[in-house]
Amino acid sequence: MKTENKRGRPRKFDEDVTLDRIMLVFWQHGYAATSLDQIAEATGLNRPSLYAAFGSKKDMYLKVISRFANQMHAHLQEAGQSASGLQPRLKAVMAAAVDLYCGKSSLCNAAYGCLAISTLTTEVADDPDFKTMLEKVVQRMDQGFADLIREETRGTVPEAGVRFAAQHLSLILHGLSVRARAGEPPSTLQALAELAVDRLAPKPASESVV
Amino acid sequence: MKTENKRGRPRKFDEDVTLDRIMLVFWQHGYAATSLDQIAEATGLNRPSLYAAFGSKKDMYLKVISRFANQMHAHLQEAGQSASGLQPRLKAVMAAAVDLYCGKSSLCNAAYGCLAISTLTTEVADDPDFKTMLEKVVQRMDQGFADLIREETRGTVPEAGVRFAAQHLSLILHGLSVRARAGEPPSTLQALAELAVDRLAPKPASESVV
DNA sequence: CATTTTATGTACCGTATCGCATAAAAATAG
DNA sequence: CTATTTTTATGCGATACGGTACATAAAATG
Repeated sequence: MKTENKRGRPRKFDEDVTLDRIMLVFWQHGYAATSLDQIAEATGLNRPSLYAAFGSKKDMYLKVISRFANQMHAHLQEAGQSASGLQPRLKAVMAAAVDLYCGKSSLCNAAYGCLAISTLTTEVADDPDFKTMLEKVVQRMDQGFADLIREETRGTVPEAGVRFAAQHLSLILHGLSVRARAGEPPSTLQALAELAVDRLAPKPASESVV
Repeated sequence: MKTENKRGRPRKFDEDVTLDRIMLVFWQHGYAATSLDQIAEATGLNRPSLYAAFGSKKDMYLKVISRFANQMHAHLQEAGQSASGLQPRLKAVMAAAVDLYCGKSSLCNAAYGCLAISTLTTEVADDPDFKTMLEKVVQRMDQGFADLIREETRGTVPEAGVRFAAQHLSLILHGLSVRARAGEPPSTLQALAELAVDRLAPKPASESVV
């Protein structure tokens, strides 16, 4: 059933590969500073082909953000299942995120931070669709952390506390994304991420950093 | 010595007021999505006047960012001196920042987050001048926190610990800026800010949130 | 009053933008 | 082979962009 034998002229490009290339362009330049010509050049397609396949520039951007959110989610979830125990799992997730933000992932090899935080944040004040998308992305990050915490604490923590802690961790990730794009070395970011997890759920609840 | 009696035709506008208006335009739309026509309309000036007074669009933006950083710094420093003790002072600073991010300040009445974090972050991957500026802004935030902590702990904490804690608090602010622009209610952000300070320097080092 | 200096306002230049209209190319259906 | 369907390619058109010449206007100096 692979050969569906569709009628017309077959496509010369793979939709997913192309979307990944478009993603990189937006990731680097942001939405407003990216032109369709840049996308055309990066993908090897012409504007009409792009338009036919993915719609307008805005459509492309939203598709790419959505795709990124899915890949990110899968990536972090996988990292979170590579360890056991609340803090180790959280640390694994944070470490994977920092790696991604610093360009150490299959998605991107430059320290551009999180695609959504780095580029979508700027646009939300002008376009409600973008604002809705950013809200969704943030909520999804919150939810991911909340699910993990809930799973590991098994009802020993009130729901409000779980969500609050999740928001806090998600907040840390946003900050790490910003600092990654600002050029902070990965080692510093990893240390900050680790500190955040330690401070959120202090094991011995002992020595203060300050 | 106030009347310097300069030669030519006097200006019809106040430079500082105009810069504040330009700031608002960039704050809302970001750098790339802002046109000189928008700035001209917001300030009531024509492009030639703008160009003569502030230089190119990029010059204007950098001037505005610099100005914002100064005002922000003064604003937070003032807040930090309204209380005494490490944690109360830190909380006062964080609360003032959140207010500003949420549009509760004289600078801006919309929840646009931090001007630098919200708009400059996007641009840094394309322009080294912008990247340098963002680094400076971040470092200045770090330094502000470090100074405060150093002052309050008076040598009881190693310098590395001070700087690390400062980076952590600065990181929290970046995250709060992102979430403010994403539409998170101020009450949530204030609670998250307070949690961050509590967790950084736990007084009784007691109950964990999760 | 004439000159000099600075600021303003109109109008313009070359370029780049997005989106589309139109036509060529490729593959299947009958 | 002819007709049909779908994708690719060229290029147009209207608009918007950043930046600037040039002429005008206003104030201070001599």
